[in-house]
Amino acid sequence: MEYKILKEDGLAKSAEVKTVHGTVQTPLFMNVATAGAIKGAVSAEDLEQIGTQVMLCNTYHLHVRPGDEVVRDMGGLRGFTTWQGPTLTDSGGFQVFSLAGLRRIKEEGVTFQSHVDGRKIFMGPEESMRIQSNLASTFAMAFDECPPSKAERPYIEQSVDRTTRWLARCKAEMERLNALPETLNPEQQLFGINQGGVLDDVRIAHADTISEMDLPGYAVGGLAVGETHEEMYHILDVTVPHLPRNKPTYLMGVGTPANILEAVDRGVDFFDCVYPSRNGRHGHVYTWDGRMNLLNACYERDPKPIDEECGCPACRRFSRAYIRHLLKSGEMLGMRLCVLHNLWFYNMMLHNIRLAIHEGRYREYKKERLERLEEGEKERKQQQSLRRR
RNA sequence: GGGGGAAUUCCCGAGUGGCCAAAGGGGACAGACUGUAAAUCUGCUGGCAAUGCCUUCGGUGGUUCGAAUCCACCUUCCCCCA
Repeated sequence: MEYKILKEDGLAKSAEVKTVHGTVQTPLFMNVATAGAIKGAVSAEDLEQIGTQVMLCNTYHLHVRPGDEVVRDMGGLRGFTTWQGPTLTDSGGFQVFSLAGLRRIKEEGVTFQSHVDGRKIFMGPEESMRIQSNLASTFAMAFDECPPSKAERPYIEQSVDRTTRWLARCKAEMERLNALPETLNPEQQLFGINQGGVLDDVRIAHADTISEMDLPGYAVGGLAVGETHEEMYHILDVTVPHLPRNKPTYLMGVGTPANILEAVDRGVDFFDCVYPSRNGRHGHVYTWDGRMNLLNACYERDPKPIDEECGCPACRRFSRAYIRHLLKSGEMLGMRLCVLHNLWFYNMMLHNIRLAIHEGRYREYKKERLERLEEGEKERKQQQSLRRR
């Protein structure tokens, strides 16, 4: 992998990332395909149409079903899903957080109760690396613990230390796997993950420690899990400068358009989030004038496309009224169109962010976009309160 | 023509004397969702000057301190026999 910064504008950076699966430009938004597909009936072919650069899949979910060995035998994620571009696999670390009721954490690793059939699954750093090696993604994530941001300091400190020890084990195992002759992608790149809740000193110390481990990329994890936006931006302010600038900087699981605009300005250049797909499935669509709930009665006879500035497959052809009808009737097409629109919007947003950085006007661009978003949100809130009367 | 049954709030449907503005479901309306246990979940659904009052359970009249619930008649619908 080769990571080359093409342009810097303040702390914002735009880089070119050459991988064995193709070259991508940052800042970029990875489209989340947890179980090997974007939920909402979106295929690899669709991703090619909507400007996707990286597809993100999940280690835990693919391990549970269909099994990572099935994916390996089908040629890894590329062979299985037919998506030929770069892929990133999340390690299962987030499931340590989201499946809290179904797991037990120990030094060795985590025991999950499968959410599919209830059987016991053990996953530690080595298991996660082996699974990701079978999935043969371009980028593999370290197996970490993602604690709730409101956890107490002693717990966070203990958890972060364990995440550091796990990272060393991940690195060793990844090196071992990449050297095996049967490995599908011997160039698999391991990214470390910074943790520490909203505690500045823990975040910084951890960032310094993992930076010394000389990994190909670094992520900030454990954010957008309950803390305020201000807290999140603050953590980025203090943490990102302690991660190598000449490597990918990935803010995991974030976020809203405003979150991304702010994080880019703090040096982040990889993103992913379930918002565009999940909200799309639930009928919420993104525009620069704020988010719109197409299920609302006010769109019943609205002949306009979702977004008049948009060139996505939904906006090129269909009215809000029609898509609303599809959603109301439970037609799969309604969801699909909304998801396609949202992913297009996100991919296009990141495209425009790159453009603004290259033209050295990122700050103005961000300000203008945030103001427009805020105005749109204000209007939406007003309409909401009007509707309630 | 004879016999039997049913009518409930937007819809279906529970309720057979007070705890009933009335279960449950559907629909409608609205909200939530940030490395996806999420095509999910939550709220709301007679009116109002609203810790209370008013109108509502096919219609009219009655019994009772009190009726969606009991009685009489009427209307409409369904079923069986001819």
